[in-house]
Amino acid sequence: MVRTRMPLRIAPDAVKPVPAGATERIVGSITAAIVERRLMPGTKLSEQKIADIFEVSRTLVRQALHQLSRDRLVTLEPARGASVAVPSVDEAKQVFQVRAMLEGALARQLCARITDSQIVELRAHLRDEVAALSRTDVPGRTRLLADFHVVLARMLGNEVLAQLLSDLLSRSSLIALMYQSSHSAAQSQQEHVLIVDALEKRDARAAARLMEHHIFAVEHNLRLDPYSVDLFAALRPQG
Amino acid sequence: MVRTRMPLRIAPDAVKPVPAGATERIVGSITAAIVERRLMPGTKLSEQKIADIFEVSRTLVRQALHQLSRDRLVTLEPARGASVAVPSVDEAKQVFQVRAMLEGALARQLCARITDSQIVELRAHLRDEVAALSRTDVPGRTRLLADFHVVLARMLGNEVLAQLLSDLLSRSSLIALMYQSSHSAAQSQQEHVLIVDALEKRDARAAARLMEHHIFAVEHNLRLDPYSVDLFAALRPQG
DNA sequence: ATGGCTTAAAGTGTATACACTTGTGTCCAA
DNA sequence: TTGGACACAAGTGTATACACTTTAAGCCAT
Repeated sequence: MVRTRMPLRIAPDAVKPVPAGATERIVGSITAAIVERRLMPGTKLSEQKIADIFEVSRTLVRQALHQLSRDRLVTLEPARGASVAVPSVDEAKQVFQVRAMLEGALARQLCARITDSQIVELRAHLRDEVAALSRTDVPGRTRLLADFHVVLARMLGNEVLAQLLSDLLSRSSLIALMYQSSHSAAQSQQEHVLIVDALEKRDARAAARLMEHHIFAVEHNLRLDPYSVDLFAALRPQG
Repeated sequence: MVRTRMPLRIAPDAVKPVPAGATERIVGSITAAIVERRLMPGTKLSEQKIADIFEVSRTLVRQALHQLSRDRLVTLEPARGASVAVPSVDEAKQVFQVRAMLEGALARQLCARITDSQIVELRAHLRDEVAALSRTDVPGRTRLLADFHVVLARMLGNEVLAQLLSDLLSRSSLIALMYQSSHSAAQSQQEHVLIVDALEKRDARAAARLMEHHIFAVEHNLRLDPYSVDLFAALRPQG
């Protein structure tokens, strides 16, 4: 990373913290920007512009964009470049169906092995969610509400599941943004409370049912009817 | 792809079919090689050698290796290059746990909406499996036995699920190779038959139970005890 | 004015160049 | 003979160069 050229750089170490691979940093930044809703679906992602922003060459940006396309957060069109993905209605439904399958089973299994201290941990997380709600901290609450699901996966001690779920949640965020969910954050938070209650009682059937209902509630509050879809597609090119 | 130089090439179009992106081709070839057990876990994947084989520059090979590392089929060590992944025992268990969760739910849901013609399709697939078994066509049978699961996912009409499962099955193949499964292909095939029988009867509970049992059977026939692990680790460097 | 053709600008796709890191062999000293 | 330091070879990490594609603008003919 220490290049001989690039003579005009002040305090190089301060400017380049880059703990691990520079590509990872770019992937992380763009992912965060999409999930935190600062990059709209359909936004063009020019390689050179991103390269300038991160002060790297296009090579690294390309690697990052390829990885992101594998996560389905960006779409790569041959010779046309990258843009923030515009998930179809079908894809949206499929993502939520998979989440329901995976997280329903997760809730069921978690009941059998969750510890009291983990319940305490979950209660703390729920408090954080409430705090973010009252502060109307939109990016924070989005992240916390999603993290709830990843935290559950981690409690099962299954890193593979946690990773998978993390990817699906990123896609869910993008979908929710696109199809302007009417599902209030407050409602989501309350459903989280119910799920933790069921987990505390070790009621596997209830926990699974509540989790599946929660996910379907989010899905059914999306505007997945044809009208809004065409509307969005029509508006897309202008930003 | 039409370069001005490279003057000595006979019948360029025949040599370079490359329908879609060249990177995809490399990813596909390496994935197939790993799944079909022609690349052992831990094998070093030198960028230049692969580039020579595919007659492309290191640039494209690097992209392919990065994508593969995202699929966990290859491990990328900083400044040390890429090698075929060596999944840990924990990772192996986690992959199978996720598969059981996902495919159990898949079997359950499929019962509700599978059509008679799809049952016919599955029977045909089972016949192909038997044929591959009798021909002792090892790569073919490995692929067919894995495809069975992807076919089920496709029948649910959920491409997201199919893609996810496809990735997990690739990892499963690598794991089965590493921990030398004693689960015979014939036994797997018979369990597939039982699952299709349950699907035909639209018995959701039985289908889910059989699917989960099938996956756990595969897992429990792996040699996941510490001895074989250390043994493999000890043998790894010499190929 | 409008539709189609020509041409320039911008941007992507791939290859190559070069710096840096890691591993390995060799030589010297004890 | 053995241990360690040096040097070199091999290989990775990033940047840059260049060819090709797409897009947009401009121009001419109608």
